[in-house]
Amino acid sequence: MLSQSIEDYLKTIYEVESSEGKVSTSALSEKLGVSPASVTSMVKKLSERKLITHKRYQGVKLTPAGRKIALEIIRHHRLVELYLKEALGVPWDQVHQEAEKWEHVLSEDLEDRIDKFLGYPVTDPHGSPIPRRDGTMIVRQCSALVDVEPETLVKVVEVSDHDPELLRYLGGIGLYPETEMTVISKQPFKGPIIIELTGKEYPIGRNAAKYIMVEEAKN
Amino acid sequence: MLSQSIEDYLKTIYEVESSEGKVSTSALSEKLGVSPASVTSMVKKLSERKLITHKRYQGVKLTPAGRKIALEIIRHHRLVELYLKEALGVPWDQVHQEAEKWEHVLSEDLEDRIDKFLGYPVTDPHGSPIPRRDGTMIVRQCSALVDVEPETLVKVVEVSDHDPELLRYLGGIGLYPETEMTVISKQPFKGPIIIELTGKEYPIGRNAAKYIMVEEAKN
DNA sequence: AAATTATTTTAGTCTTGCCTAAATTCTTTT
DNA sequence: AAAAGAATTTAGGCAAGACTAAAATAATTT
Ligand SMILES: [Mn+2]
Ligand SMILES: [Mn+2]
Ligand SMILES: [Mn+2]
Ligand SMILES: [Mn+2]
Repeated sequence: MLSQSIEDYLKTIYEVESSEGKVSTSALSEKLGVSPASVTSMVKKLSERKLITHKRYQGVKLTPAGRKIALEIIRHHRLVELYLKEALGVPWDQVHQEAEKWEHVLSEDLEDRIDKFLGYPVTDPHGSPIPRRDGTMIVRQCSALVDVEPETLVKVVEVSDHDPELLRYLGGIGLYPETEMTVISKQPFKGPIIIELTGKEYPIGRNAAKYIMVEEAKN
Repeated sequence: MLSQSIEDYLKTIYEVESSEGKVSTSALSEKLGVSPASVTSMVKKLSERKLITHKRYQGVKLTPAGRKIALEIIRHHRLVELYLKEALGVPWDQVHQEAEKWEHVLSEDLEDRIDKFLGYPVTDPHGSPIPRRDGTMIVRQCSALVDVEPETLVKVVEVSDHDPELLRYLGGIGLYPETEMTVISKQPFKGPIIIELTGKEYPIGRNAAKYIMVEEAKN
């Protein structure tokens, strides 16, 4: 059995690797809320266990074994998020913090029961893909809302689950994964992006728009 | 926030206090699977935190504050056990070990949602009473099957949840809380107790019969 | 190219929760 | 009442996972 701490490190390394490519000590320190020195010593331990590789001053990389564990935890996390929403009606801005704890105590048996209950889902409440049991995960082509040109009809693919306040705002205006909307304009001087959704217009701040992933909708 | 370890100590102290009256270092050592020396040092810490009282060489007692926390954890445990059985179909011999982990990661919000989903239940799948939110719990009058005289019609109140094998056997013959059955005979030389249940007779070992609590059924 | 700044690692501590071995205290037997 | 035995506590250590302060290395600026 791996400690909760090790599981969180591997998961975070996976996430940083996906979103930023390079995984630096400082990035991990920030995301995990732990000092850089603590990261260095855990990195040492994970290397010894062959879950990551590490070149001094150059960042870390998951080995296949480490990646498999990371995806296992992410699978737990996302299944639990969806389960809490579907089965117990937990609002989508709260499921993340609950799942953060539950992901570490989910047995394989329960994982399977939840998976079955949900009908073998492929995405979580925020639109993120759920890794498969075999440790693989689909990758999708999509772009951040902030990079989309005005006058485009887009479909929401995925929304970051880390900021409850943003999620509440988006939920309030009816912006969920699978929702279609039109980018009306991008206000100058780093102003908000205006979108149209079910006939109404709403502003989305540039920063928030970095965390909303969309794809072009066919017509 | 209390550590998982502290929560488990308080819960175990409560359980030993209920079943044996006196809570000795060695009893805790045994139930928690930890050396007596480790118990002594944790006892010291819990006393300092005013969660228990301790007289050297004389055992420990929960303070009201400690009892409240113990019952909170037991509430989590029993709600989770019932939830796993009802909502996810986990067999009753497996719910205990899952709940043993989940009890420590259940938020108050989720506790309430599960409670509501289950219709505010009063007992867990093994017949144990579920403590109320306010930290109180009903106590029932019942006796161990092993102490019942032959020829008595009894109703099962509660079954110990600690031995999966026993639970599977009992489930197999249809012996659950609320089941009525007749004690036919007690075989001599510490032999088994014979019970009759839905027209058939089954043997229950003396030792197992210590862990089955019953009350006299009216007629 | 040298100096400054930022990042990462090392060194040394701390807390939690466990351990074993030895000493103490309580209980039971003779 | 003394001795033997059982239970409990003390003493001293260890591993995990965090921290701060200082040293080493890399990246950026002048
Ligand atoms: Mn986590
Ligand atoms: Mn999510
Ligand atoms: Mn139980
Ligand atoms: Mn527990």
